[in-house]
Amino acid sequence: MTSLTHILSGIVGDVFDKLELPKDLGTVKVSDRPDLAQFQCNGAMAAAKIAKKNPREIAQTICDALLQNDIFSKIEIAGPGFINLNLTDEFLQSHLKSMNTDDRYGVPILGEGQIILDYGGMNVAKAMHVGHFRPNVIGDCLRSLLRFAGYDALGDVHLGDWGLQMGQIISEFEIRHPDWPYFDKSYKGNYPPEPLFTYQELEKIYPEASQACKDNKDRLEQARQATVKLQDGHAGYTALWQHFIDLSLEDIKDNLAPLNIDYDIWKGEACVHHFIAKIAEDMHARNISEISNGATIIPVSEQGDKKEMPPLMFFKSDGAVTYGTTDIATIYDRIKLYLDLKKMIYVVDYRQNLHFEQVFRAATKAGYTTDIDMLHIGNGTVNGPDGKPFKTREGKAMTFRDLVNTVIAKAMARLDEADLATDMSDEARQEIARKVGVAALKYTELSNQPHMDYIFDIDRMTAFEGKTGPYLLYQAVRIKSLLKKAEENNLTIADDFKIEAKDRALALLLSEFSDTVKLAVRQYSPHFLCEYAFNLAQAFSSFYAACHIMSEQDESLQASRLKLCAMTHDILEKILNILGIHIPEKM
RNA sequence: GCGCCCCUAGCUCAGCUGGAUAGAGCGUUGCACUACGAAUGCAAAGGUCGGAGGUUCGAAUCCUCCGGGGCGCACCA
Repeated sequence: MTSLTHILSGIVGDVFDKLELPKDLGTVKVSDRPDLAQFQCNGAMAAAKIAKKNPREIAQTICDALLQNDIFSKIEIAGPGFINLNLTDEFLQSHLKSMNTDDRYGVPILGEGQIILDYGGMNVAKAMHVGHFRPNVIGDCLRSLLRFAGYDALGDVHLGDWGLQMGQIISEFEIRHPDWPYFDKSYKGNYPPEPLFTYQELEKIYPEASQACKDNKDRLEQARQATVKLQDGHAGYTALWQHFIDLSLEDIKDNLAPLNIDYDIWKGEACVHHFIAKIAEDMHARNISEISNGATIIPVSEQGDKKEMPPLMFFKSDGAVTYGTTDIATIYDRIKLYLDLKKMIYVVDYRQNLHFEQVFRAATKAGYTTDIDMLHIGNGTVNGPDGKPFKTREGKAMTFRDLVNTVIAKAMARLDEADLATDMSDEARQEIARKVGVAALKYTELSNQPHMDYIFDIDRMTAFEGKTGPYLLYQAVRIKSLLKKAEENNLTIADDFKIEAKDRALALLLSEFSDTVKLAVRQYSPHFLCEYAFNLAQAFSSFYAACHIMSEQDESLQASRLKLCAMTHDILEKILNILGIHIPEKM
């Protein structure tokens, strides 16, 4: 099962091949000029250069050969040498039929093996904020997309649970609660199974501890020592620290729940701590690392570099680790655990670009990632309608929870405005609002290219009109409703298609599904799927406005149209699922 | 100083290996509901693709320079 463009490229490519021209010049794509043709091939112009002939002449030779094939209803040469192709409806019908027998609607398996996606960037004891939104949504979507493509894609939260900040919080607790058993050297019993503080208290203590360490050198030294003790396995500190992790994970999961975002690997930086000494020793022995100004560094500049490439810091001059150290150790951990690992993809703010370049080079230099693609997808920032970083009305940084809740509340207000879903229970209605809000959020996020900054406009994204998540949900629900009615009236949904002029545009667009998925996978960019889903919804809406379906007298045409509706719905649902958007039964 | 990213319609953004008349949504103007959900559809107006050179039969796309904006450059993650 392949796409129409793939089939056509094969046919046209063979003709180029017979003329002793490169086969890939026969690449066929959907026409840029749908008023002129369904498909086009631009290869004759490039071939003209190679063969030193007139492009229209070459195009004519190719057209003559293609005319032998009866799948074409029309072949024309236009302009300097475009080959315009139209298919017969019979061929289109048979193609749709074969697509329909495939539960992937023609999308081939595009790859296999494991891929680790490292996204989110959450930290222990630090509330999730607006900056966590983009990597979470993009990373989660890429996970679904790559799974659909055939890979075993695993999301790794790679929690920031290590380093000085942990020592800062521990020492702050020790100052405030010296009587707690965690700090009693002679304590022999079990530590409290439940924390003696709430997440809210923890989250509040962190910035206070951090500030105290900035203000006072002795206080900072105290935090350093606590960090060292924690890293050396101090039992009380470890027990206390475990509470930080437990409370933080609970809060993170609670934040992510409304968005249905999940991870497969809930490990933190601390998990790889015990590898660090071994890695350091190995790096030293193989002269990969060196000592500079008292620090251990991995030089990563290469000959031919156009820019200055600072080394990766492995141990600071005080012996402490940095996030580069844990990134390297994490890579080491992953290659030992995941034996079929093909790629590691980091979805992290683009400002980390240099850091990841250093890490990737260091990992390659150490020989860890010779067969593994390392990729940093740098996401841009979310700005408010004024083009500046997104803030609350009071001017504070927006928390993740507020961001999501604000949009869900807006979605509910939209339901009220439109007098929708009023016959439902409050609970059911709240669930619709959540789905609409999440659709609004995710569609906005994913329809932008990851690396671009974008403007967060709640009014626009929650609108039911235009290129929005809610519009897509509306179209999908409308189709669902139509199909339900057809079923109630015992109408037949055919497996065969009957394509007439009014059906053609939708049918052709349905056949582009697999090309779109391929493109999105190849570029790691879900925005192609967003664009396609919108075009599909809109094409359906035009089709729906132009055609009688339930009242169509020609039974085979009616059955075919119902099938087109069903296919549109299914493909829309598949794409929305990849985007992490779920369609309600009704709304 | 070195490097990365961005600049496309009034606004927000697409534009995949260079191709025909540069697209979409919003907004604006007009048209269409006694058909299956009008939360819709149809149509119009709106662009020297930041600027200048270059490569090419052909450039929003590739190269060079310039302008404007954002960001990053070993001991914070």
